[in-house]
Amino acid sequence: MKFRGKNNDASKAAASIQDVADAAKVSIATVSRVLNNPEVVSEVTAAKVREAIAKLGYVPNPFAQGLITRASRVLCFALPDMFGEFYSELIRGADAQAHQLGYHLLVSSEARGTPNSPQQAKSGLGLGLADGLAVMITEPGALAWQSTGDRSTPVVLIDVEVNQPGVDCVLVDNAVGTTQAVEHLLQNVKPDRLFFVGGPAENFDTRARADAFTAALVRCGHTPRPDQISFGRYDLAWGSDWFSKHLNPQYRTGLGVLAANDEIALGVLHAAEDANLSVPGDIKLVGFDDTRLASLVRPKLSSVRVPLTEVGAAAISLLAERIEDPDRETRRIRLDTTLVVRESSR
Amino acid sequence: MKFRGKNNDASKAAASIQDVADAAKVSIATVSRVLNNPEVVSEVTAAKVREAIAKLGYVPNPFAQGLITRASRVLCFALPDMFGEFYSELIRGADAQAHQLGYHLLVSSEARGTPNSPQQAKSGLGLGLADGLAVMITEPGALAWQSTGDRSTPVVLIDVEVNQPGVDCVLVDNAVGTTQAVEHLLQNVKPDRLFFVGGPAENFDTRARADAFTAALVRCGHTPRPDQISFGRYDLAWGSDWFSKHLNPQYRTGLGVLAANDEIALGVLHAAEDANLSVPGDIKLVGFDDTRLASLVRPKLSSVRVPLTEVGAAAISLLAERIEDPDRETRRIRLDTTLVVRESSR
DNA sequence: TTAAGCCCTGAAAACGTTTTCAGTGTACGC
DNA sequence: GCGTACACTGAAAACGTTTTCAGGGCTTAA
Repeated sequence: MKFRGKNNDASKAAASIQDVADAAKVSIATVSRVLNNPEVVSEVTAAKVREAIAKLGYVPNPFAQGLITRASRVLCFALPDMFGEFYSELIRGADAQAHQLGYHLLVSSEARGTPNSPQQAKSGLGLGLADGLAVMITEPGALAWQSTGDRSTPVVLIDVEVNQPGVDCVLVDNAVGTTQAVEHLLQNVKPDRLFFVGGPAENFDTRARADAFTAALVRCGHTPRPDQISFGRYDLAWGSDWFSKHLNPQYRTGLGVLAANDEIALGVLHAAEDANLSVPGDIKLVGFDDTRLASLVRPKLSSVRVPLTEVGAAAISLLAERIEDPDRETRRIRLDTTLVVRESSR
Repeated sequence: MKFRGKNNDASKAAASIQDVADAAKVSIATVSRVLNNPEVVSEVTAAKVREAIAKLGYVPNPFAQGLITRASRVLCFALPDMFGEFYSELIRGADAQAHQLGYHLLVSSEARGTPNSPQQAKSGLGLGLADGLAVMITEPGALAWQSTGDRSTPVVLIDVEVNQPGVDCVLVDNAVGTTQAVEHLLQNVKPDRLFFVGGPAENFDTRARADAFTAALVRCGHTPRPDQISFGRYDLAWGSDWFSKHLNPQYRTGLGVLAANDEIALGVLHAAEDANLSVPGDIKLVGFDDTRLASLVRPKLSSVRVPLTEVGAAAISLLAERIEDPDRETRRIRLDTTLVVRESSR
C-alpha cells in the first residue's frame, strides 16, 4: 500500500538523468553520451540505456541543458504588431524555417511592451532565453534596439539597414517593384495623373516606396506635384478617405493610383465604386505587398509582391548561421519586389 | 597589459550574479534577495547591489533560474496552421494576453512537425521549456495529445472538449450563431432553398456548424436534403466550385447560403457574380468566423462572429490560472458566436 | 610477462541561480 | 551586565545537465 510507487506508476515528478542511470545501472555520464555522442558508447550499454529512457519516458531538462550549453534552440521574433495578412505571412515564413532548422519560435509584438530599456528588452522579451533575436523595425522610433548593451545574442534586423558589424539585415528592395508598377501604370495614364497613397510618413517602407515613385516619375520627365504623394495610415479607411476627401475631384477619372498597401488600395477601390467610377475602367489601381487579400477581392488587385514568407525565413536563416558561426562576416539579404498584374490595372 | 580586464570593459561574457556580488561586496545570496525579496534586505545594502547591477548590466540567467524554480514564463501555443486572418487573430489574442500576464509566447504549427509521439511533442515542441501548453485541435486525428504521458505541464485544449481532469478547454459554441444565421436567412428564403457549404468533413467546427444547421431547419419543420449540406475545404476555390459545379442549377436563384468560412463565402460570391447573379439580390449569403475579410469586401459579408481574439486570450488565461494553482477544478470556457448582419444577406 | 595502446566507462567539476540554515551584531528589557 | 529578540547577511546545498580527466580492462606486440 505504498503511496507514490517508484516506477510502476506515472509519478508526478519527471525522470531525471540520474533515474535513467540507475535504471540502466550506468553512470549519468554514459546516459548523456548515448544521447549526445552515441558513437563512443558500446552497443550493448547503449541498448540498456535506451530501454531505460523509453521505460521512464525520460526527456532531458532543457534548463539544465541550456545552463551548460548556453543554447536553447529558441529564436525570438519581434514584430511591431501581429495583425493582418502581412504579419501572418511573415510569421508563417519564420516559423516554417525555424522548424526546418530545428529551432522554436518565440513571437512577440514589442509594440505593446516597453521598448525603452534594452535591459528590459532582454529580460522582458524572453531574450536571454533565446539563442537569437530577429526584430522588424518599421519606424525610426524603435532604433533603441541596436544601440544598446552587449552583443551576446545574435541579432538580425528586418526592414532596416544598419552598419553595425555582426548585425545582419534582411531588406526589401521596394524600388524595383515600385518602378515596375509606375511604368506599368504609365502605359495607360499620364505621369501627372499618377498618385501614390502611402501609409504613415515615418514608415520606412512607405518612404522608400514614395521615393521610388518620385524617382520613376522624374525619370520620365515629370516632377510630381505635392498632391500626387500623400501619407496616412495602412488601412482601408485611409484609402477611402484619400479618394473622397484628399484627391482633387478634377482628377477623379483617368488616373492611376499606387497604394502603399493592399488595404489602402481596397479602400480606394471602394470609394471609387461609391463614386460610380470603375476600376480599372476609370482608375488604374495597384496595391502593395501582394497579401492574400489582393487575389481574394474583385476586381483582383494588381499588387507589388513583397516576398514576406521569404523575408521571415531569411531572417531565421541568418540568425541560425550566425549562431553557428558568430564571427562570420556580416550579411545583408536584399529581396526583390515584383509587380503582379491582375485585374485592377489592366 | 592584462588581457580581458575585469570589469572596466564590456567583456564578452555576460555578468553573473557572482560578479555583481563581488562588485557590491556582498554574497550572491544577498544579490538574489534584492531581486526577489527586496523587503528583507537593508536599504543601504540594497542600494549598493542595485548600483552594481546597473553598472554591470546584469540580467539573471533564465536557464539557471528555470532550473531551480522550474518556471520559464513561456507558454507554448500550438496550432494546426498559422496562415490567414483566422490564425492571425488567434495568435494576436494569445500574445496580448500572455504579455499582459507576464508570459512569453512560443508559437508552433504542429502540422508540419511530427505529432505522433508525445515524447517528441514534449521535447520537439520546446515544451519542457514551456510552463504550459495550449493546443488547438480541429480534427480527430491529432488527439494523440491528451492521451499521453505525464501531466507535468498544464495543458489547455482549444476547440475540442475532453473529459480529462486537469485539462481545461476553451470552446466555441457554434450552435447559437449558426441558429441565428439560419433564422436570419429564413426570413427571405424557404428552408428547402438553404444550403450549408462546409469545410473539411472531419473538422470539428464544420461538423458542429453543419449539425446546428440541420437542427435549425428541422426545428422549423424541414428535414434538409443531402444536397443541402456539402463538405470541402476552407478556401475560396471550394466556395466557387461548390456554386458552379455542386449546386443544382435549378436552385441558383432565390437561395440562401451559409458558408463555414468567410473565404468559402467569398468564393460563392465570386462564382455567383460570374453567373450574373446578385448578392444579396438573388442569393442571401452568410459567412463564418467574421474575420477582417468579411468587412473588407464588397458587398460586405454577413458573418457569424467567432471571438477568435478572446479564444486565444482565454486559452492563455486558463493556462496561467492552472500554473498558479495546479489543483484547481478543471474549467471549460465556452464562447458564444453571434451573427453579424452586413450587406450580403439583407 | 610486461608495455603500449585502445575502447569504454565513471567521478567530478562546472554552469548560475534560489533557498535553507546558521550565524553575527545590535538593540532592548531586565 | 546579561540574556533575548530581531534584523540582516553569508555559506552551502540543490537543481539536471555536459564534459574533462583519469582509469580499468583487453588486446596486441615485443
